[in-house]
Amino acid sequence: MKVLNKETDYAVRALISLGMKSDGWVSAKALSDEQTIPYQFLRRILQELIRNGLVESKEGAGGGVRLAKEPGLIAVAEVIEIFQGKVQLSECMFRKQLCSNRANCVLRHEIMRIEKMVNQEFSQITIGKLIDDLKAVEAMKG
Amino acid sequence: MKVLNKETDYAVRALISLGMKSDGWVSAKALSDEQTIPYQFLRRILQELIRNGLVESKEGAGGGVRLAKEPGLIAVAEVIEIFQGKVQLSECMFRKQLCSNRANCVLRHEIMRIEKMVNQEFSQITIGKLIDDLKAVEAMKG
DNA sequence: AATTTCTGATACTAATTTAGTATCAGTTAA
DNA sequence: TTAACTGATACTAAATTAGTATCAGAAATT
Ligand code: FES
Ligand code: FES
Repeated sequence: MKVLNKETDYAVRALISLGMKSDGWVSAKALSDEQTIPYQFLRRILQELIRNGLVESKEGAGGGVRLAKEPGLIAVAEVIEIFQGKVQLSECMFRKQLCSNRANCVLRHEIMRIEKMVNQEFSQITIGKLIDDLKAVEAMKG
Repeated sequence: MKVLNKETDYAVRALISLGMKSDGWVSAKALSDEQTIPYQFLRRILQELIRNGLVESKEGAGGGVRLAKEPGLIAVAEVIEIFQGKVQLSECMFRKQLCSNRANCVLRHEIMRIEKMVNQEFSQITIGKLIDDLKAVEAMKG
């Protein structure tokens, strides 16, 4: 049971990398090389991040992308939602014969509670936090 | 982002149905009809549940399956693990260039915390609990 | 004994999703 | 005017998930 798919994974990595460079525009090519993410795949991911306002871009030579917000304001939960949608169970587990009615189903509520917890946790993990943690680890390593 | 796949979903439904019948053996055919789960698919799922000791079976005419444990002792977490494996992120998010070393990575720990939380929650939801909730809802409906 | 109703084991196909590729048009800087 | 870039979008390949099929053997029924 994999929580993050490749798009989310690559997106987070790209965002971290961008967050660590405060200077100017970074081309998709450069990012792709640095993070060893397939170029065309990364392009599509970046375009999606741009559409969702996490990243901004500049066209033409010397152009590229950069974060559109402070790293501390970009939550991993947002990224997950962009590429994988909201967390949900499969279909209603007790449809047909067993399931009474969705609206006031106790089970469903219980499970949505878990969903909320997970989302809340992932909302607290921001790109900024990840960068800080990363730097801390690197410092420790010497 | 779907949490449960069809196997887990069907498995849980089958377990609930079995848990609600305390009498004798239920054939895969009967279960399949009752829950509208594709017969062959359900067979495979039941076999897996049997291998994992959640269900026991009796061969031959008049045979079938039944729960091997009290419904209250079967956690949804177990079922998830059987059919979808342990909850995990994709690969290490910061391998190669960014990731220093897995062993003492702060981020990884944080994320494993979430994983544990989810598992813990799903461990508390047992088939027995689901049956109780279901019955409560049905009673309310009148 | 023969037949029917069941599970055990396992191989297979189809559908869907995820991952990755390719292409062309347009923009900016040099 | 050319090279280095993004925007948009269509496409293919690989992997996973969902579902099907088959055959052997066990117990109850006749
Ligand atoms: S599972 Fe369907 S409403 Fe509860
Ligand atoms: S993400 Fe790789 S060890 Fe932290």
